[in-house]
Amino acid sequence: VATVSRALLNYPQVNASTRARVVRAVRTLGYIPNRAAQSLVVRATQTLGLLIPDATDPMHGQFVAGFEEEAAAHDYTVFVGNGRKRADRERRALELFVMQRADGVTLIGSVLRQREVRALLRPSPAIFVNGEHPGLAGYRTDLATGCLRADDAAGVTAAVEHLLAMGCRRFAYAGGLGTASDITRRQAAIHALRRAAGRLRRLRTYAAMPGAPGSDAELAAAIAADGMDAVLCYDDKLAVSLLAALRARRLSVPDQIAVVGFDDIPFAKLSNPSLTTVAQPSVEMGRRAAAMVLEALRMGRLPASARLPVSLVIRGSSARSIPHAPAPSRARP
Amino acid sequence: VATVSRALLNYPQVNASTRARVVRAVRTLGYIPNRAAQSLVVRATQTLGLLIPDATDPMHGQFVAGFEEEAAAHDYTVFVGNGRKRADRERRALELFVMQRADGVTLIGSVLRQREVRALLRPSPAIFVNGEHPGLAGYRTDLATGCLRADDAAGVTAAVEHLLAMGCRRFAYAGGLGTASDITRRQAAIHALRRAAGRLRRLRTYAAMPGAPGSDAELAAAIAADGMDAVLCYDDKLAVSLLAALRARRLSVPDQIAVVGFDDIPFAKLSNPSLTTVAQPSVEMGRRAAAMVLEALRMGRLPASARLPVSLVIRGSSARSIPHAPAPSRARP
DNA sequence: CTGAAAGCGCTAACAG
DNA sequence: CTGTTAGCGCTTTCAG
Repeated sequence: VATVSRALLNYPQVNASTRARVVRAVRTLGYIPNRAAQSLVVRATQTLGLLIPDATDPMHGQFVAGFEEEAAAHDYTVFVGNGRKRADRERRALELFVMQRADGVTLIGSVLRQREVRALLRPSPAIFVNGEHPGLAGYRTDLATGCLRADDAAGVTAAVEHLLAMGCRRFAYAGGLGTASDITRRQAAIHALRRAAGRLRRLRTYAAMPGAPGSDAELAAAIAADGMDAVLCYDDKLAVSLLAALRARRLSVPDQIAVVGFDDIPFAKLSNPSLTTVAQPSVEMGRRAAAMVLEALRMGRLPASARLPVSLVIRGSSARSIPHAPAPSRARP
Repeated sequence: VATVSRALLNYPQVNASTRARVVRAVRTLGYIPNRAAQSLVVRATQTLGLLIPDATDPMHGQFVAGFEEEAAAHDYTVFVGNGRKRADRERRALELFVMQRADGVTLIGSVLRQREVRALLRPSPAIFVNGEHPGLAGYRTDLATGCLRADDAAGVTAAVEHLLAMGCRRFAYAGGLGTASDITRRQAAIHALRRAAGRLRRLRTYAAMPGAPGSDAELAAAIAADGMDAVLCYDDKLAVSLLAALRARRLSVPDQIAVVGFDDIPFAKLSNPSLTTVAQPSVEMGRRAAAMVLEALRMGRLPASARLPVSLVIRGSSARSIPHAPAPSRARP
């Protein structure tokens, strides 16, 4: 049995002919090693835990795809847990990961406190992607290691500058979930408006309740009633719903009102009008996050936190005939 | 140690005060049992494997959400593997599941042969959801147990009848991946046209290459050139892309051409025009699939195969002013 | 009711 | 190079 183990693990010290016999026997018997037993002795399970807030969201689907790909390439299997943005569900999922002794875990959009999670998971590494605990607003308080972020503020700034260049003057922000990225995006918009155009530019905030029936219609009505001519949406899902609601009110986008989303989900370029948005490299972030856990496992310590660049993708929902200046940097046609 | 085990597993034969002491100690020590060790002795891992073809697809995201929810409710953790519609990747993912000794596995949209999978996974139960092995076309060859299907043919039939009632006469089918559901949907359309309108009605098939750049534009061009007035799409993703491509050609939907999709992904109702489609209860199917594996585990044998009803959701992409008859059953406004 | 002992399937240290 | 032995963390007899 020890020889079989060594042969299968490609230890050099097995005779070639012995190894051949082992391989043959394994094949005819259809033997597949039991990882639970292996893990008991090597103290590693070759599994990674991945906690997502909502499997239904296209952005997370892409993230999962990238993550799973990278993990599988290194022979790791991935557990997924759906946290549904609720602290109790997230904790429960993490506990399951611990019971399974996942070698490392990655949390995307988690609402939990990072220190709490690290303590719970210790000594396994925890990687945070776009952490959403409200205390993280502004992203200054992300831990120094093991955190991955899209640079939301830069994206929003680019979006605001673009909209200003397009001649927009009355800015709305639709969001209000109160999560870190919601707060951060809104703040970034406020700062960008101040910087660009003095204190006169106000940003009016509208609360969106995703999923609530009729809420998009109300949102569109309020924005229209207030005479806004640009709306920055928390994410593409919201932006696309808003597009539909504005259409229902016969408000023309982008002529009467420009709409910008966030994420660049696959559907963004297919909507009508196509959606201007801040693109996050979701698949790439998934791959990168998996790579970070694996690195932590290999090195025995967490890699430094990183902030990934985003890019403004200008499309039909904001592209009116240009009044003064051309659109700013980083845009694809 | 034995007593602790018994206390934690709620064996009746432990003294209440002893149990209390155990619980207290467990809490202060932060002890969490090791499932790998448990599974070694109880020969069950409390894990389920889930193989999906593409984590990026909204329909699969919804399925995963339902599946994970049901599994978590029964204290099972789920492994996901991304098969990318390639037999070799699927086999690799299944092998990982076997190594982890997942108690049961579910395959959605798998291109593998069901018997091969069952053999590979034996004795663990395998549940097939919308199996896509080409030999499954028509769905007559699904195994008698452990298969779950949406009733694609019924959905397509309803769609065709609806389009005929709307006055459409020149039908196109866009698809051609060659998978079971692709073939089945196309065949169902052909039969529905024959039955409804004699042999004169032809269904013209167009090959769509999802993801290939420019392919949607070519598809739209071909359909337009042939003067089609209705197109049944393999799925919503394709339908929504086609909508964008038709728009780019300034073809008006639904006036010049009606478009119908399949799945009812969340964006179907948000597209412009909103998309008429055959709705699959994706989340529910995920829950149901998980319930089927769990039942198989409980009963020791596979539950009977089932076919779930679908419903035609009529929306803007097919709703021209009605020429003769009102739209058929099962529609939402 | 509780402790001691065996053993789940495997890897690693140790002889030979 | 290969077999023997111990032991990973747990559950389940088996005694007491």
